[in-house]
Amino acid sequence: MKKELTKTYDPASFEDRIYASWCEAGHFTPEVDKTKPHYSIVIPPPNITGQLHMGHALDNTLQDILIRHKRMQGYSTLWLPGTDHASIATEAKIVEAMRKEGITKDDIGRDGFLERAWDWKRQYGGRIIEQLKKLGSSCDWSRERFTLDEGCSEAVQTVFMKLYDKGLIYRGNRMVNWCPTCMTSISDAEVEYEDKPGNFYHILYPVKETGEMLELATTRPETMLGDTAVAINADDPRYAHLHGCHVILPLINKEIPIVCDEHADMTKGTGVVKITPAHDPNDYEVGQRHDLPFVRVFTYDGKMTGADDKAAADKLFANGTAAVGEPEVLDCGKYAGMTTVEARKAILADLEAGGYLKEIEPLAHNVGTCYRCHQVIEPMVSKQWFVKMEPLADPAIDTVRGGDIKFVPERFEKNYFHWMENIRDWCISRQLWWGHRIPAYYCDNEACGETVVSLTAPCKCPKCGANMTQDPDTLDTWFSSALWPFSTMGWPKNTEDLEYFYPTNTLVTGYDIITFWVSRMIFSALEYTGKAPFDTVLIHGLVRDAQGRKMSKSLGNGIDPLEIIDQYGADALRFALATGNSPGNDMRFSDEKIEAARNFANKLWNAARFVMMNLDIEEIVLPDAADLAPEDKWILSAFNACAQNVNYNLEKYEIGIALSTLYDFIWDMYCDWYIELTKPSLNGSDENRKKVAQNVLAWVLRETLKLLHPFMPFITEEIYQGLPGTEGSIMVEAYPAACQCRDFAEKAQMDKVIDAIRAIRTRRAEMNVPPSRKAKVYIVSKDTEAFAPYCYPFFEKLASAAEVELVGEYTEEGAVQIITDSAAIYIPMADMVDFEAERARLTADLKKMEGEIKRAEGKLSNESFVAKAPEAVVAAEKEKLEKYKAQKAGIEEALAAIAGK
RNA sequence: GGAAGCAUAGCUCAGUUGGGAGAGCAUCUGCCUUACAAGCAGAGGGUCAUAGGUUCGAGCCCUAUUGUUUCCACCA
Repeated sequence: MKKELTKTYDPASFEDRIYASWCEAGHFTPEVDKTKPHYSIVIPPPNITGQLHMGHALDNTLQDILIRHKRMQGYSTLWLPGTDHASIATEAKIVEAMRKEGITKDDIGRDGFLERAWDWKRQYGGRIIEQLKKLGSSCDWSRERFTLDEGCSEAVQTVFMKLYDKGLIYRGNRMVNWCPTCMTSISDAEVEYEDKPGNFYHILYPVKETGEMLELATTRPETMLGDTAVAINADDPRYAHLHGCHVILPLINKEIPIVCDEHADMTKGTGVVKITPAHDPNDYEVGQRHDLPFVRVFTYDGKMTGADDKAAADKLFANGTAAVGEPEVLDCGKYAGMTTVEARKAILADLEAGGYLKEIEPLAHNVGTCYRCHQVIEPMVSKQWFVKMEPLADPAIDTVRGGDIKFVPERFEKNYFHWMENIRDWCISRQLWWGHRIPAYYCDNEACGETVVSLTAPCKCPKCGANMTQDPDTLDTWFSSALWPFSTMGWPKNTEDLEYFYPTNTLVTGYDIITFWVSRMIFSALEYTGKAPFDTVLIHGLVRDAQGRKMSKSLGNGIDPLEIIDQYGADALRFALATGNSPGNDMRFSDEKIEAARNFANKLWNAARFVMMNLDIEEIVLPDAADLAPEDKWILSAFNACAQNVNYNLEKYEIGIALSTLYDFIWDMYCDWYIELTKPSLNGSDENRKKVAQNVLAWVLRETLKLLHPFMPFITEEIYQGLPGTEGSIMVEAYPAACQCRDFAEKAQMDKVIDAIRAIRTRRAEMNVPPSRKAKVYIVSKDTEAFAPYCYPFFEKLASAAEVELVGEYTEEGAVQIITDSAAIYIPMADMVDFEAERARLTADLKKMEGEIKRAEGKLSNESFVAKAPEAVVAAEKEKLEKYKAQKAGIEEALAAIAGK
């Protein structure tokens, strides 16, 4: 005996239990069976520092829907989970925790720090995984990976070596984005630009040769100590006389040249621009073009450089080990040690005192900030490792252009192309400890300067025999994420998984990390595996709050998915996120949405409860067509259409449409109509009919649960297991497909009956007749099959009919008249009839009908319409015209009947 | 500066290849009709941003305009 369902839908009472049962049964772990088609997804690995947020919830709901659908379709299905070590974020967290204890990184050293980091990972790294499980994610946990685990590390080191050998990785002094707070370089992609109010400071630099004051404008006066030139445009007539002259840098009285460079824009400011090659990307390029000295004036923690800094750098130059492009360092004297903010104030004050500050003009400008800590980044020349991108980008562009990878929706391809086509070299070294350490070793003998890149530490320098020291830096987190689709499958080893599940099929992610991650996976996969890492990139939008704002910590408007799950259940959350969501579009999350989702779950729950209460069968068997009643055929046909629609839309990644189709079918068709239509049978005395109805009810419910399972896995499983004859889990049942055998012509008959019932209800409601007041219903229709006696109970049950009779014609006076396409209906309720109102209504209807007829006739008499429109459209139009004519005749008859009343 | 998205009922949003505009919520009316009031039955409510164009036919395709959001680049 199957257990009964509880009286109300209470997801908390079964979700965890069901999830555990799936794990126990091993349904998440696929068979590696080469005779079967495979379908695989790798999870976008959440950061170990992270807590599940709505973005994860959406991303993983979508993946789980796709995975469960394919699994039920018989694919060997792998959803490979894991987490990302998130170097900057994690390191910042641990440093912060240490700070509270009064410890710094230097206090405990690299090994001590890493020990702490791994401890932290062991303690908190699994948290988000547990949260993903609450959501119902059917990941294969036996294959869970971590971007910093042994296998991933091997992949990372291997890739680094290969690229180095190919000359695609190089080390050099370049302009990088430096975050003084995180104390590391970051890549261009990691810089976020924010509009911030600022000032345009107009400063006067005296010209040595002419004595005149040259006015220039800058937003960052504190960099002026590092100026090594000022630039003017060669074509600028205002300054033609200054070609070849010099200016004296105020405050430090340093002579620097005036150079002509295209970077100086005649239309901006005064047309004169100061050049600080070590602290501005554009100036860097000007500096290279004119071979200017690079003078660094900021320390790596965002202060003005001093005597010690200068001494350290000078030593490199003195013994000849300074690399090409290495910046000199300035002793900023009285400004040394000041933060850049303090220095700006002090320098401005001194400029003003010296008469060099002409004007301060307010100016809003975009400032680069660190995407992790949101502090202003400092452009800085520094020695870093880079990936040479151009040779890698070309195949990555071709593979998308050639259609081997397609984005859904397609428009994001433009984004991708734009980024790839304008790509710059990727700065991959980070001055952090938590991450993949760069496998490069430098000879301790400064005069030798040998660099070795190797998987294992070389004992001695191969060139001079001295000891070697490993590069202290680690790699950008995204460098390891870029390898995720194949490093997780065992690459560089040629494993069974790699052979079978790679390349993966669908990658599901938000549009915000296409550049960070998706594009890097594509070029990495092509370079190392020779294959595109996936065939489809499904892009979703952001989950915003009810007002449409981005959810953020600072706004405090984040909604915690775990609280939602506690309150409404994981299925409701999944429904709320998936329904009406179309690819690439942002969505809002609100109380209303989650309540509607929960209500739907409750509706389904109660429908199932009703069905089960009425079942006395041991097994669900779909009866032969000959035994089916019209309403059975009607619901089976509707189910068929629904199944077809759901499959079609899932294949197209239109998950929102697929789900709302199911919603409509379940609520409107199954609950509001079919269940109601079966009640007379279930309560009737015809045992055969009762059995048929029970079986159809249960069969459609069971198959609908299967259709819905990928979207709402828990409730469907719970109900499924309560149905007679079910064994095992719904998640490994076959996904229903449409079948012609269930498409019955008789559904049209039922539609006529339903139309008639609706029309009666509407009329009664308009006249405010309570359902308790029953009345006899006379039907006049040529369609004796549709309105045969079998349907009378439907009118009694659903249209408050006391009795129903199909008559040839109805001539009694004082009846309410209702005209549908296929029938004229008369309800003798003389006391309810207001003839004036009745006439007005019928006249209005008549007018409307005449209008419709005119429209249809007009269309059909349009020769080009008939000639050019598809046949089906023309036929449909003709059919409509016939219907309208029939209805018009009915209305005229009705009007005649009450004429003179 | 370059590119893209969005603009549809009071609100939030769907709307498949072009063939008479839909849902949820909200509002109004009537119902505790034995699965469900987290419900049932009805009703009202839209010049599909504006202006052109293509087409027999446009919410959908094209062009321009307006509003709005986002991405990329630059901003000395």
